[in-house]
Amino acid sequence: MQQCCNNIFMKQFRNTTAKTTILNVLKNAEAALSHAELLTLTNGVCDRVTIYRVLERLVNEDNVHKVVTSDGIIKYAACNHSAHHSHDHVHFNCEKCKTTTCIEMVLPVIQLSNDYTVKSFNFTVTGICPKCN
Amino acid sequence: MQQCCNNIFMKQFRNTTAKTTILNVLKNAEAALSHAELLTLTNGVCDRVTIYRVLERLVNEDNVHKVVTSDGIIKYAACNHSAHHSHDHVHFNCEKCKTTTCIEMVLPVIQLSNDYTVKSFNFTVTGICPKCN
DNA sequence: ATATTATTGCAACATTGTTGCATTAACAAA
DNA sequence: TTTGTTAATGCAACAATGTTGCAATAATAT
Ligand SMILES: [Zn+2]
Ligand SMILES: [Zn+2]
Ligand SMILES: [Zn+2]
Ligand SMILES: [Zn+2]
Repeated sequence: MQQCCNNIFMKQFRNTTAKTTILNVLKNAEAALSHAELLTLTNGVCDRVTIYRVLERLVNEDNVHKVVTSDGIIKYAACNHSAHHSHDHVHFNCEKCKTTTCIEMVLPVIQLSNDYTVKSFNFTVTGICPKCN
Repeated sequence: MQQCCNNIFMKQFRNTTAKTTILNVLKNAEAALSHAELLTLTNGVCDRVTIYRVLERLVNEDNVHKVVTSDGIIKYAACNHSAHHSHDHVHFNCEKCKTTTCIEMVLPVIQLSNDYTVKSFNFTVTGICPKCN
């Protein structure tokens, strides 16, 4: 049992076809994808419920991060684990093409009074993206 | 028919008990409220569907604004139409008491490249609020 | 090859949001 | 006050989204 354990409950993760397919779809995607979009893009590789559960695991394993758009739609994007990676980055939501994309280079500046403890944030900017402009 | 018209389609709004009740509940609330919370707090004054429709009208009439939490839960807050009011302000989401509150005095600074057209944003910070700290 | 157990599929359910339509009630005008 | 117009409501029916329990399956360590 001498192996790397990447979760605090000591539960061993497994690489299943559902998981690798979903992660590959997310990695190849231009934008963040919703559960509904993943359901069609994975082309029946697994059940609807499995997608929910795989996404939860991928988020816990830090391979995918969750984005909530200004409309309240939940989307998922593969993490870019190059330099300066953080889940807390800005996301842009295009009104025209309806895509949600990561903007990792822009760091929002916010100054709250120090009786607030800030742990994370969700910052989604809505407008027209460069492609649609 | 000489009266004020506050919507672009020239449709006359009416002050119904459902609408005034919901707006009052929101005005008296400490935090933003979800549809489910409003359903219980209005105490059966109207149907579940009516709440959806009234909220839509209140948002269009600029009396209420919509907030999407980091969990994707949609909440509504009465607008504070005092000085410097803007719907685009930061919202704080407390992990402990689960409340979502407006933070109108803090203006987030963000610098996107100018091929983006920014129209609005949804900025929700998650952590522990002053009361729970 | 085998044992362990994480993962899956399926069914059933819960929650959230939408639509059509007949009825009701708010409000302007008489 | 009464009346006519139509915005607003209630209800039923539906669609979409998310959750849970459990038996069957399959990934991995040994
Ligand atoms: Zn676009
Ligand atoms: Zn991102
Ligand atoms: Zn709190
Ligand atoms: Zn607010």
